[in-house]
Amino acid sequence: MSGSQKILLVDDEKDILEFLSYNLKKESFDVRTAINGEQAIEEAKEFKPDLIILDVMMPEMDGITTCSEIRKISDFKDVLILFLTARSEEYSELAGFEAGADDYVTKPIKPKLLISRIKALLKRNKKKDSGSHITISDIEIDKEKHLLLYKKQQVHLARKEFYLLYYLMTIPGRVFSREEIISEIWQDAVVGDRTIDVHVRKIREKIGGHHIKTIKGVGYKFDI
Amino acid sequence: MSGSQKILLVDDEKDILEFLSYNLKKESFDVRTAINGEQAIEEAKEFKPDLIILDVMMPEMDGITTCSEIRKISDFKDVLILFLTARSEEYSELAGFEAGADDYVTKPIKPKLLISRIKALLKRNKKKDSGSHITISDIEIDKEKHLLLYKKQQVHLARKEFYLLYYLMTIPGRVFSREEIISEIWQDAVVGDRTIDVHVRKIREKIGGHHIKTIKGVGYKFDI
DNA sequence: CTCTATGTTAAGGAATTGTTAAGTATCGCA
DNA sequence: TGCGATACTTAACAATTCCTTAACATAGAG
Repeated sequence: MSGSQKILLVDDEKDILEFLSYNLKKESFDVRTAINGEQAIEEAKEFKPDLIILDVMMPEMDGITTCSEIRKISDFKDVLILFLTARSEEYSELAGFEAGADDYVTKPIKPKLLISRIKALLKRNKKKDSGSHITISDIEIDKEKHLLLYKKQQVHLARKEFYLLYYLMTIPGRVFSREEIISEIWQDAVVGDRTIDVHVRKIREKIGGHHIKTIKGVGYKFDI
Repeated sequence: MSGSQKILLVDDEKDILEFLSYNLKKESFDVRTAINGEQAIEEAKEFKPDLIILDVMMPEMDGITTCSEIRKISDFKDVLILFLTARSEEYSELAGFEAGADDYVTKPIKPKLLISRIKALLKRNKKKDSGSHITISDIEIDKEKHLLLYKKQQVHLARKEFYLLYYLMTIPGRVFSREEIISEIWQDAVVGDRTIDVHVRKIREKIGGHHIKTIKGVGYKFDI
């Protein structure tokens, strides 16, 4: 068995802390909690978690500030950070990622979804070893820098396009179903049937048509 | 494909039952309804639904209690349960998940959203198989990558062909009856007698005739 | 030999995806 | 805060691929 992964849970609402804590422990994670940003930083220093789950909306120090503070500590340059956000919050998703978040999940929280995200994050992180940088044949993509090089040339992708391509590239060759893609890129939003196609088309336009393959009736995959 | 997944709809308001029933049937789900918790449990025992949609707010036995009761029945340990909640009832979210809900949707209900949630739930639940890579003599098949190699050459199979071959390869040498094949690949859909043969023919065309053997009067099997 | 299960073929309809353009939403900047 | 620009989504339609059927052929058991 893999030594249980450590998760630090930060939220100002005790109910949520308890609820999530319960669910995460059930999945045999090693969980600790904090009820504000300062406590979170203290706890992190001692606990050295693999993943920190931060509520964006917190009194005093909000999640984004806390995230930035944590990233300043050299020990935590590479710790995974996941945000919890209310959908209504006029919070810019981008601000979160700029502060160094690795993922986010919207409230109200569905435990199963959260856990699957967490597992995906931890797994991805282990594999990549501190690099959000993937290079495959003539494509080079860097999530942190939000940068894509195609044949050594910098190419601009819009945000959704970028995340979509990045997601497919996390496991090259594997087919991702439309549903998987939607739940990764759009979370719970309901989007029309042709939306993915349009984004795929735009990506293909920019990096050549052969990299993203359509498996009719199944999904899309990234291929060399 | 999604032929007739069974859904049991439970709400004390007849209007809502009718409205949802109509929308779900339009998506070709097999729908039954109940107007209270007790009836729901009775109906569930007989109907054996794949998914139960429960209104949280109901007179007498509320949704959460009903959910707990259902979970106590061993047949329904794994049935999917989705809650309908009014937005004001914030408490129900946590209590609901603790009672064993798999998801919930807030009222007022948008049919499109509800249906996409339902489909996601049903699909996620079906996905359990993991060992997706099989190699036998000159055939290599990878379900995740939706990839078939025949003599090291990539060969394209359409979806049904692929699933059919994959299914036969899960237990090489074992004979699968036509009924088994149909219920695996076509679920509840009704297809003509020659449909399987046509797919088998196409597979044989692509990977050589000797791999899939016909056992007359019994079925097909994959052989080395 | 006969009868039944299976093989073969091609065609049309079904289902899925691609493409385009236009309408909204959102963002960055002044 | 407002404006121009960019990004995102949708809808309508086209293109493509897939699936099924029907009609007929063939093989093999008895």
